[in-house]
Amino acid sequence: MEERTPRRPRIADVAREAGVSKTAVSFAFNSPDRLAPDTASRILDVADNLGYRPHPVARMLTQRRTHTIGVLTPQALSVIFSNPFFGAFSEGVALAAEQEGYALHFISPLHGSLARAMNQATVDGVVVVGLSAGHPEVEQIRAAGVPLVMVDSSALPDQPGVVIDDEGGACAAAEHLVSLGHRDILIVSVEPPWPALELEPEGVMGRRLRGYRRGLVAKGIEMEPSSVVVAPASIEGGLVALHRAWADGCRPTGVLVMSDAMAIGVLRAARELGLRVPEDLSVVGFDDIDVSQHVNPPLTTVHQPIRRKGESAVRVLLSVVERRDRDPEQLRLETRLIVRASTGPAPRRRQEVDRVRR
Amino acid sequence: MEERTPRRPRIADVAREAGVSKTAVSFAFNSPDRLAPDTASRILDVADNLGYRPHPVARMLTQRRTHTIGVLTPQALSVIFSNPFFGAFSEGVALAAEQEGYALHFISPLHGSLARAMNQATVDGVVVVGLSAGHPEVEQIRAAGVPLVMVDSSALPDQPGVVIDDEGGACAAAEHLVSLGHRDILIVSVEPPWPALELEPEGVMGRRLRGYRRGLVAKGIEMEPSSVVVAPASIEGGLVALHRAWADGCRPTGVLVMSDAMAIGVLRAARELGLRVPEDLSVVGFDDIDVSQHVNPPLTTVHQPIRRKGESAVRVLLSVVERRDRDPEQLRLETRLIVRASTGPAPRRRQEVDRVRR
DNA sequence: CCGGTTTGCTAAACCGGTTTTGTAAACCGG
DNA sequence: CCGGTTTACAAAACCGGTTTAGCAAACCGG
Repeated sequence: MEERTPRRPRIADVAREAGVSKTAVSFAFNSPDRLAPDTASRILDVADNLGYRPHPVARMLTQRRTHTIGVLTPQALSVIFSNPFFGAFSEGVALAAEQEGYALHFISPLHGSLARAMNQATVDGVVVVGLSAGHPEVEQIRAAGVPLVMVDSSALPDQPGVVIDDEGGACAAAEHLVSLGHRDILIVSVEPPWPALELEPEGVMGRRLRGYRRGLVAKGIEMEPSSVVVAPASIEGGLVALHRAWADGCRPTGVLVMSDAMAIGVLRAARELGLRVPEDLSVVGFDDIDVSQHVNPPLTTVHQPIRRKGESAVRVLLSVVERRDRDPEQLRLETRLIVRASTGPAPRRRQEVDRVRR
Repeated sequence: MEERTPRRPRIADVAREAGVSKTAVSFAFNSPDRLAPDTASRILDVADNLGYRPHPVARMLTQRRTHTIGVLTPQALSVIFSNPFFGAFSEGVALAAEQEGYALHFISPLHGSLARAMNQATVDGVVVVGLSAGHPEVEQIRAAGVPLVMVDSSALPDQPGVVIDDEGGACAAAEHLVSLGHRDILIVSVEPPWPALELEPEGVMGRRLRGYRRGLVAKGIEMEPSSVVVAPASIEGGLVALHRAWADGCRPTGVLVMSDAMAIGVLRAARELGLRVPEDLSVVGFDDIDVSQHVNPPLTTVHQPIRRKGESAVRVLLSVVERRDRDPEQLRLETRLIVRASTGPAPRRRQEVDRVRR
């Protein structure tokens, strides 16, 4: 009973105990049909009551497969996970990964360095989200020979990727407001995570902004720089965005918000300002996250298939990981406007006031 | 330029190219001070333009450390990630993990088997959430010698764990309603993920139920089995729960809901039934997730420090992983009732009606 | 100038498996 | 009964690193 150092049993221990070679033990686990049936079961028995299980790392090393896919984000996970959008996306990723028998590994900057984090990540492939194709880290991953799929980034033509029709959705949102008679429209955009990324016309927010502009201009409304405010992509962010705009004298009748989380904050701010939605203020979100249909009033928003986006990303990735790759696939999913109760006809009074102000 | 099979460069390639031994290359990366400065930098240069980076799996094998911690849940990740509670929890986990230099690996049943998933997970330790201590899988992990910390489970005394004061919080919630004059109270509980778990008095929901009962009984109100309904732990779940209870003739003036997500569904259902909150119906949630303060009306709920729970779990885990372990730590975090606008005095009329009904 | 320590690097063992190659015995058709 | 195939397992090489033991040259105090 005096067991010193209960070291993890190794394959050699099982082999010795069962009176066979390491090879036989390996076979017993991986291809039992190459052994006589009773030998195989005897080995498995011995292994079992020795408490042996093959060391996963050693196994990875020889098989050159980890059966794990990575999800890489430039932001800290501690900010990412609170984002309902990311939750839904991960859900899709997880669904596909589970079906294909892969585990999930989240990769975020380690001590500030994405490269360092990537270097100790043991994955067969990476889903890159929230990073532009030209980013140096992305290039480095490619160079390291790790298969990757870019999400929400207009990737290089030879790179697999999954995007949605941001511009079309945003355009529909803008047209919706205008057709309800709104003329004074505030746009609430997402503050880039790093100041450096400020002007990235190819990014998600850039595409959405272009869509808004197209929708407005088509109806003869000019989009002025002063009518675009930015804030963090959170409920709080939306809350302060509207308050700040209001304090700056901005008096919109409609708000186009680039994410539902922020839109919920805008809804809240409107309540705090004594504005009724949609009678005094119409609000349109973007993403169609789960809560959006349950807030009060239910949020008009641009739906995008978030879960499906995650799922598709994994499938595209695995098709190249498992060498089933024909050419790198480039998926583009649709968006569509969902009209709920947070938008309505522009208030008459406000329009008159504005006319007077001019 | 004709590069056949651009095989990943190995340490031996670098060694040959630089005219040194493998050992030297290893030193250059891991303990440069053991080499002459110029030798080290020369080796690093060669490595760099060969595009060499140490193979993370091989490195794990020798160092017997993966610098990864696992988060293990019995449910599929594809259902877990949509849960705002889990999002916030993961946020805490991620925060601590990032600070300590660990990556995150999510472990969920692979092809239906948690054990299988666990077997190919390369982690230094596991945060177990949503599983009771007696669960066979947990025992198996322990047997495999992988350090673990149990969250939300009254663990065995020699196991590290993090719990919150579910019972106290629930009790406070119940007392709150009663002190507002409510006598007809509906309890909405979480449907156990597997039917088998039905009666687990030691589970989270069991503890909360005990708390509710204690709070009610203290004020002389008996909790009847018929006043407890169960549904999935989601917005949808809460929505159908109230509708169903209503259809069954249940006419509460107050609802105690075991999760905020469900409470949001209950709020929605109330609106659909034409009930004003809190004038006709008071609703109390549990968890205090982020959106709860932003819904309309802001939700009265039992706050628990979700992020801190995740953080603490990781710290406790790492203290045993890194052998800084004194005795296994057992943390217990506090809860507290947050009164917002979804609760108010019990309606007079309802009470009278009820009196008549009896 | 000499014995002992330090410096700078290498050869070999090792981490814990899988896979390739090899081989004795059993089987088998003619 | 004999040469060739199949069966059942073993020996050794390998995956790609790290770590230990060791060794020659440089250094160093007396």
